[in-house]
Amino acid sequence: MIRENKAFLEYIIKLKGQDSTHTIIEQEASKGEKIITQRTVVFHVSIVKEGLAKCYLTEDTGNDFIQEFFGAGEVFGELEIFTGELSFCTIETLTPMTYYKIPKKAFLALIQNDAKFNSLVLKLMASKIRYTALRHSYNQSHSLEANLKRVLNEFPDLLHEIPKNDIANYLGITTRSLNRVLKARNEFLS
Amino acid sequence: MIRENKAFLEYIIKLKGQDSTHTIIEQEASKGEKIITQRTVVFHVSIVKEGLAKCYLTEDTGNDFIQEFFGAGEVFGELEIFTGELSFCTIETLTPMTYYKIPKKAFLALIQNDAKFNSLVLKLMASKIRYTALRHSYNQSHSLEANLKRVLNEFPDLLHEIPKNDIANYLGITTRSLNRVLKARNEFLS
DNA sequence: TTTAATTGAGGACAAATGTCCTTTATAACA
DNA sequence: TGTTATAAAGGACATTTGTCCTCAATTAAA
Repeated sequence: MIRENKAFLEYIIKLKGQDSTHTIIEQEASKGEKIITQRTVVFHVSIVKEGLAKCYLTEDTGNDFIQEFFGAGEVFGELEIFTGELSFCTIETLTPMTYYKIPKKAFLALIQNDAKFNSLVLKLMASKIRYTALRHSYNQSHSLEANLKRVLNEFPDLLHEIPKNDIANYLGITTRSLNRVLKARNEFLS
Repeated sequence: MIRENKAFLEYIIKLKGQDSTHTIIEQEASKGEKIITQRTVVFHVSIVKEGLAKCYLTEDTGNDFIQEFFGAGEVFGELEIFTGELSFCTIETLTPMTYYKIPKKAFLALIQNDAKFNSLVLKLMASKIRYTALRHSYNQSHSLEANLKRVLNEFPDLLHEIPKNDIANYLGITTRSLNRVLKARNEFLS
């Protein structure tokens, strides 16, 4: 749901402190800005410093499917550097955001020369795979109600932080269905 | 669907050739054997040499959700080495299988000391993330019929290679629904 | 303020999918 | 060769979810 990676963020800040050649750039984005666009070339790896973004794929049907929400420390653009393919998703901010950018070359140099950095990247990717697998498995074999309960349990404030349409697109349902479940839930709680 | 990684398999075979201390072990499994069990400690990274396995999660509902099918060159057990957590899925063979096993320590040593190996692992994980994201996005925003058409297009022989129940569990549906769509499809084709 | 644009709620009906069961086919085994 | 498992096929009905609308509430713009 809202993914964070404080350990990685700290490491990047430390690197930036030592970085005399200024390869790590701090950047700002306003709300609603697309930092990466689906099916385009990716030149940088980015790390969220502050703010919230959605990572989503737009299908030929016109539907958006939200992969994850990215908070502090989350990394994007790294996959494309490794696979050499175009971006498979769009990164769009939900709030104003500051983030760090590392050019492809510098990122690959860090992978080669900084064992700690390399290990953090391996770990972060492993954890993306694990998290996604658990999520989709759960979602497939549980009811909408259970899925919603699960995310609201982990993020009680979600409905205030993220537009309903985005929550629905994350769960792979329509807003109509989301509203139906929310209503049933409220009636039950009262 | 059926994932393969020939480049990695070749590299492992090359390593095994040079491996005087015999840390890379070749192993056999019969059909239906569980090589890794969900929620247990993982001691080795494994690479499929020959055969087919399913990678699945069992939910508290009793449902199995199939993450992927693994063919030649596919790697499993690596995520748990990096995250330090228990296995989140079960690996069970669908055919007799031969595979290579690398102990955790030796695997981490390769990551540290063999840049080419490290780069192959980064690439393989990036590609798992990408593939899974594309798959779930597609599946969420298309009809069952379209989803089935997509996999049958990529793997025309699928219905003969893999039991229907497994295909259904991969698509996140019941066999009843799968049969319904297959029937409609056959009627249309004839 | 008024007007337009965006977001949220929900009714009514249609379509997709699941549940439960029964029957047949096929493979494995004593 | 008969007997028991296991996989496949599909009927009937219930439930879930989507589609298409309409309307209200909120926010942004004129």
